Amino acid sequence: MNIFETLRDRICLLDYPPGTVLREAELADEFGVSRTPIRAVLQQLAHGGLVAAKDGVGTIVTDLPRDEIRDIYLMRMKTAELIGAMDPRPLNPALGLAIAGLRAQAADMQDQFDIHAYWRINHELHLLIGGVIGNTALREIWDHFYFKSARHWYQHARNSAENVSKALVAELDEVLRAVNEGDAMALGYVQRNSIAYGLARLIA
Amino acid sequence: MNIFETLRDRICLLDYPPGTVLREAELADEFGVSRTPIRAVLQQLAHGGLVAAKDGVGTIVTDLPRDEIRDIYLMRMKTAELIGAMDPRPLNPALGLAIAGLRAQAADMQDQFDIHAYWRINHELHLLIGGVIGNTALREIWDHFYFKSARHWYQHARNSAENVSKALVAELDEVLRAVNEGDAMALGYVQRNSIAYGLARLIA
DNA sequence: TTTGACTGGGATGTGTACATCACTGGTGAT
DNA sequence: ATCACCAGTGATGTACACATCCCAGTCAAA
Repeated sequence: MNIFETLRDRICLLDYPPGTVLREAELADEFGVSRTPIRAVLQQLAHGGLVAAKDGVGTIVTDLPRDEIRDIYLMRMKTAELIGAMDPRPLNPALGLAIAGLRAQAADMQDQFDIHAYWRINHELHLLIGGVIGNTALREIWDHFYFKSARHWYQHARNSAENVSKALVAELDEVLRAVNEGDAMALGYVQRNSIAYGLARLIA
Repeated sequence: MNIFETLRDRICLLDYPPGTVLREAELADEFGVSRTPIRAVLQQLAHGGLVAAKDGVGTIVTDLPRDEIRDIYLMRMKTAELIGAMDPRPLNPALGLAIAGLRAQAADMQDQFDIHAYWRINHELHLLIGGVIGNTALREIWDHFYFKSARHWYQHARNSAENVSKALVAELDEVLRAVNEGDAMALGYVQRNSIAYGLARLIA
């Protein structure tokens, strides 16, 4: 995993909570490179809205206002609704097997909740669904807003582990159903609903 | 206008046609800075999909495949359809005046077509409509795909100046109507249609 | 006591030299 | 004549020194 993905995941996993000041020199030491490539990575993260550079201060992990988070969730819902409508790629059996594998892992996790495993399963699911999206522009924003909003449902997951664990299994069951039916439209709406449920928790 | 906007507009205006190799040292000389800030700008442009850096070769203006352009157009249409549905900001009289001003400029341009004026009017219109979008996430992708696809309808505009000139006046009339009615939903659909017409020209 | 300016430390922003990579042109062998 | 290889040239990628900018802490004056 490269430096960009490492830092991105640390932010999404709240290893760097909002407000954290990332110092280029420290990161450069940690990864054994100079400040220059670190700066490039931080600029990428800034484009993704995860950090903001402040001259003379540091590069600070953003704390999105609630209104903006809500906007992102609403946008992700609309994006999900488009998955099945905009030239989705055919749902093949291999995808079903992969989803079933994730479902098994999620079920195992219900006994003992592992926050990092939870993250990884969600991440794999996101990638698999991204592979279904046929429209490149749609996939682009699907990724973009996923990472931009990931921190917030993750924060919620830490607070109520059992609920989200059950919800994940349920979601994967629905996803599996849609995939086995070969119904990309249904797959999109399943995602839309999961996002909507997350938004409801967020507003509450 | 800063360096980023300058280079972005040069790419959109086809001063740098696809395939053009941008050399950091040359740009650094032109703008009187070192390579470092130029690199930052080029990375921003790369994130926007307008250029791609190739080690040992140069930073090359991208030439998007037709399929991807089509994907972007379809996505922009869906985006436009959402403008009126996702908490649009109220359409005030000042907006109507601004649109009317653009309409007058577009009408004047019909006698003698000025490609740069055409660009500027479209740009202003885009900014004004962006101001109507209430959802920050929606506005973000509205901007993103606008600049990513700008080159292609601009290329078309250079080839058939009179048609696009008339079409622009007609579009501004429809926009003005929607604004005067205070109907943001209509405004979004007017935009959607303009994009759809552009896509039809593109495929033809 | 409070408020104001000032100064010092440390951060990002910038400039520049060097490392590494890719294409091109020439040269040699086949 | 043609193809393979190799060195040269010039590009981006990286490292590092310096410039500029914030903020915190201090000290003095009201």
